[in-house]
Amino acid sequence: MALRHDVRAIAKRKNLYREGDSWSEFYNLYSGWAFTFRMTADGHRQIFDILIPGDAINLSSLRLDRAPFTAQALTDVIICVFDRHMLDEHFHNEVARIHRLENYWLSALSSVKGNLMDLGRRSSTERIARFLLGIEARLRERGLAADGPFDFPLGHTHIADALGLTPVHVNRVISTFRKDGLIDLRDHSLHIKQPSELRSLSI
Amino acid sequence: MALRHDVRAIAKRKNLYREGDSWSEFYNLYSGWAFTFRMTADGHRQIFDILIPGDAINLSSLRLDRAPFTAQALTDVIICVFDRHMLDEHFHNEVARIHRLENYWLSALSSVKGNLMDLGRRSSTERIARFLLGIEARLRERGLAADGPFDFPLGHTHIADALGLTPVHVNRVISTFRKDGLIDLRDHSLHIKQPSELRSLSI
DNA sequence: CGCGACATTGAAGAACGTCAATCGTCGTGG
DNA sequence: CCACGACGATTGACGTTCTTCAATGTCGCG
Repeated sequence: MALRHDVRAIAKRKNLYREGDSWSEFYNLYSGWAFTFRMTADGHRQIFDILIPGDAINLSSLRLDRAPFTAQALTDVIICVFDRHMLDEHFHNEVARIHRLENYWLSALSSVKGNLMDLGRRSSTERIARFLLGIEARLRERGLAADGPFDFPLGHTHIADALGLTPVHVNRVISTFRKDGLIDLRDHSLHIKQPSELRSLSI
Repeated sequence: MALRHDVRAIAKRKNLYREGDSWSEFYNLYSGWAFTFRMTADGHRQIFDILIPGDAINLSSLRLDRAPFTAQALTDVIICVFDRHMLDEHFHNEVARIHRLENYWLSALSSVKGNLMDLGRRSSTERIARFLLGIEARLRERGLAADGPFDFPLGHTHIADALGLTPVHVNRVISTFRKDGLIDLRDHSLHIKQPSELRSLSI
């Protein structure tokens, strides 16, 4: 692309942007190394990307108004700065269609990154709680679940394999959930009886 | 989309497609549940997606000729089957540009899914070996590394946070790598002295 | 009835985390 | 130029989480 852009230098250990920042620029890493990450509530950092020269730093900026994670320079860094609206104009034709597709990819990507966060930095209890709540939320969005029990065809082994655990351990955790009256998971039906308590377990 | 399509029924526990299968169809899940997964060499399954009605089953088919993972029905399932070339024709305008973007998103997504596989189903030794080799490969692609030492500005803490480990444990693993003569990681420089041995550790 | 798939439970062990102390390096201010 | 302080690497001792192995129970289905 022969697009007009500025260059900018950022010092080692400085943030390029922070999670939640609003941004209107797209960055490409020209020299140096950087990485992206998010923090869990209990202070663990999960890194998502190690960025090396040539990498797009914030692809998400093409579609999002706020940064979904923080980017920090590992070394002194030089970045190329593009105005994201200028990029839009450059892709002037069929913009709407491209945007729809990009949104699709973006949501898929951030969902997987969420899973990565779970596997890297959350306990088995947290992972399972979040998993169950996540499934319920997606079903609700589509009108496939309301308050009360809903269809849940996953076995312990499936949950284990989605979360990097063993079926045996999934069983133990779910047993405690059941004993504490948080959920009712039987046959192939799940009832989240105390959503707020379960949510508080999921951090 | 008012696109012509067939419908197809698949029985519970059957595979919709297998990793490595060549495909020319795009599927959308009409009813029932399914999931996608891959197996590690030592027989662990890692699930990537839990699919519910309305979900795209194999977005990757829009750009890939072979399935990057397996999809299996959790319940009896009905899917809508689209010819992927027909979809291409439908997106006839600006196809080339859209494809370029899609390829970008796709590679980002599969890289994150690879990380997910590592975190869910590989030991710390395997994760770290794969991480180092992966970085080296990306640098090579861009001519930023050849045989011999190369620049490596990541600290133990960064590696830990990328892999869901603690810096202390990363240190111990890397110490054994060093003692075994596999790598030389000092200052901010990495030399993979025995790539094949390291690769064999990474499964 | 018998079989296969999965849930459940117990006991034992391995992998990895936590806490804490020491050491070396580097940048910074005096 | 030197002293100081911050930061990361390293190592040890110990604890916890999760896995592994194994046995038993339960349910649906041919």
